[in-house]
Amino acid sequence: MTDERRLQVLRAIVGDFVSTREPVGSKALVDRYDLGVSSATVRNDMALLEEEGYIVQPHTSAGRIPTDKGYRLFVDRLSAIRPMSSAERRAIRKFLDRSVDLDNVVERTVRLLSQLTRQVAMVQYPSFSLSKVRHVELVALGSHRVLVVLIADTGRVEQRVVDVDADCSTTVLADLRTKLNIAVSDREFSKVSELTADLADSFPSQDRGLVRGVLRTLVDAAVEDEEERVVIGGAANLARYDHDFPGTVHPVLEALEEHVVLLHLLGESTGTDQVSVTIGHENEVERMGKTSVVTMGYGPRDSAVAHIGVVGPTRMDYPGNMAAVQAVARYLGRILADQ
Amino acid sequence: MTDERRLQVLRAIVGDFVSTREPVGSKALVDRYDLGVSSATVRNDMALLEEEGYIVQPHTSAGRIPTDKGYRLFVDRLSAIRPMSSAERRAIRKFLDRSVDLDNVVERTVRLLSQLTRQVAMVQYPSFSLSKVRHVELVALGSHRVLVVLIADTGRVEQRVVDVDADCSTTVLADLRTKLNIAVSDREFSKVSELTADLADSFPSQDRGLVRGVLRTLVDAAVEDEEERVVIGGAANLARYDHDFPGTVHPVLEALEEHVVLLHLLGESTGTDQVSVTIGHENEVERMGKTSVVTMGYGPRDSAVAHIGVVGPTRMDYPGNMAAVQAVARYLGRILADQ
DNA sequence: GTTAGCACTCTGGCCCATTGAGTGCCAAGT
DNA sequence: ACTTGGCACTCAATGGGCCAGAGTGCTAAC
Repeated sequence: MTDERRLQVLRAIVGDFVSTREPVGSKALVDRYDLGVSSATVRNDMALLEEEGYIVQPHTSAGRIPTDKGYRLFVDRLSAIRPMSSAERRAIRKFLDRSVDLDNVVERTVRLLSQLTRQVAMVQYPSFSLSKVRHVELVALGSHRVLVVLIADTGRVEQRVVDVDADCSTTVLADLRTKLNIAVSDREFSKVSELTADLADSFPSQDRGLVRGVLRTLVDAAVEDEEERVVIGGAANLARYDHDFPGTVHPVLEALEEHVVLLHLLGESTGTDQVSVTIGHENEVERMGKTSVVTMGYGPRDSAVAHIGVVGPTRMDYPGNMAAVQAVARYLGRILADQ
Repeated sequence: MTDERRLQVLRAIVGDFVSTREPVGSKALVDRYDLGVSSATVRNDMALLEEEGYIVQPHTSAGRIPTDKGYRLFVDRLSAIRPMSSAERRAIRKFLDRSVDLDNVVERTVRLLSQLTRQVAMVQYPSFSLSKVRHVELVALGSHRVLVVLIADTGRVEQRVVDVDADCSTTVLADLRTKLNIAVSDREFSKVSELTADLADSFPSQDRGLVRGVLRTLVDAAVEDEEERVVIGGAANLARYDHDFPGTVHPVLEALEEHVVLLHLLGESTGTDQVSVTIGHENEVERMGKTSVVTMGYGPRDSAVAHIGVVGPTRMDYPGNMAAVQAVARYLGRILADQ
């Protein structure tokens, strides 16, 4: 059937262009992929595909390259997520299995993902706002300064220094620590605010400044966007494709240094069930209009507590990258569940 | 005097080349800098400078550019560290003054330094091995897992998860915490090992596994190179100068992602009294043979507890970058002293 | 609906001449 | 002993002209 073959042609064009990085013509196509028809026929199909906006010619006497719309169709309908090779599975296991620390896990993950995909990798720490409190620890750093250590059930540990106006005696601090942990342990971070609303009342008035100060950081930790942490790796991979699109590296690298942008990129995906792909101009971040982003949520259960992903040129190996992101996200989730 | 003028010519060549990025000829030199002599004389001087290896011609009919040796002479004898403008001083104050958290300070510093110099900035966290213990906190994460939180007098906080084979009851942990802090508080991290040598003996034998596990991480923290942390920023600045030297970005970016390399670069400098400059091939890291590194130690007192620095092309504004690194390092030291 | 054939359109590479920046050297000047 | 003007020389860069080759669209035949 005609329509079917046109899609096959598009698939072949995408495949060829991704690997050769050069516009692909009708001749090359029938040579490398056996479509069972002649180049003239392919030419007709290509003319139609161009009319519909799936491919374009950089200039008259050149072959075709896929448009963002073409990649979109390819990702949605023409490609299966390529299963990981056993070598890749082994690599993932080896990289991630023997890690205790969450910091460790995240660091290894970002390196693994960037090596697997040869793109820039992003890994977000599990959100406090989506996890539960495991423990809160308080340490006096001086007479007016307290270190608050937050520990989530995801294994994430974050510390913050609080300046308090009141004197913080060790005994008050110990008392607060006990009461606080009774109140919030094993509860959602997002509920901390209501759970501790009347905690200050049980303290003598001169200690309430201290209590409120500590509570505020605790609450802020779950609400503020500031508290989101994300790590990137493999930035060197960006430089590899500067030769194709000179001048694109600078803006992208710049964007990737802004955590807000990263979180925005990662935020577009939602569940833990499916990889999400954003292609070229679909991206809301203007400067990233020529890059694609593959992301996926991860978490110990079905709901995502954070996201991981990779960024690369629109001309990327979608099936491969999608597979890698998916596999790594699932492993990550499993590790989190084991904690 | 003749010799003196030759050096002036070299200074002018460096200055011109750094700002224009183009080989500089005798004509341009007498036009832009008033050396009081004709271009023919300058040509003679340049011939001599080339003979001595301070400058070279990229090709016969081009102007001269400084060699690494030329930059070295420039840095050592021909340039003063340019004082910071008041705007820059203000920027530094504004950036760093209102920070409590060390994480915060480091993050701001790396951003500040990369903006001031328009180069890639590196900031190392204060070494544990060069600072004192302020407090050690222990939190049970489960029956066989303990979170150890190390707090140094520099404000650096680091946490590590320890798997222990023994059961860790809360009471034992509390006991250990007290004894440990009595033993090591206010003492050098490097002395922790000897200070805690016989600590395990005071515990019943079934708890010693736990004690030893905790002690081991504590000791490791001060010894292992792994524990050194370093942050980079402004990597996008690298891409700016790819157009001059295409293909240099990739290896450098790659090197900068390896913390070992970063520490090596930073490690070359020593005291808090003086900026250190490494130029081109002087660099021991092969891949960085075409970049220069400007570093300086910082610390609350005269001795350095860590280093900061910038990396850029050998053709960089040395006086400016040296000034920025020095100014920021001193501010950092002051902030650390205030903690 | 497919295919062979053909005329047409571009880009990229190549050669070549020209231009101009920059040099080295020499002989004359101070 | 240094400085300088002058001059011949070298070589990268620029731009035009030309050719080859890739790739297309169209048409006519199957």
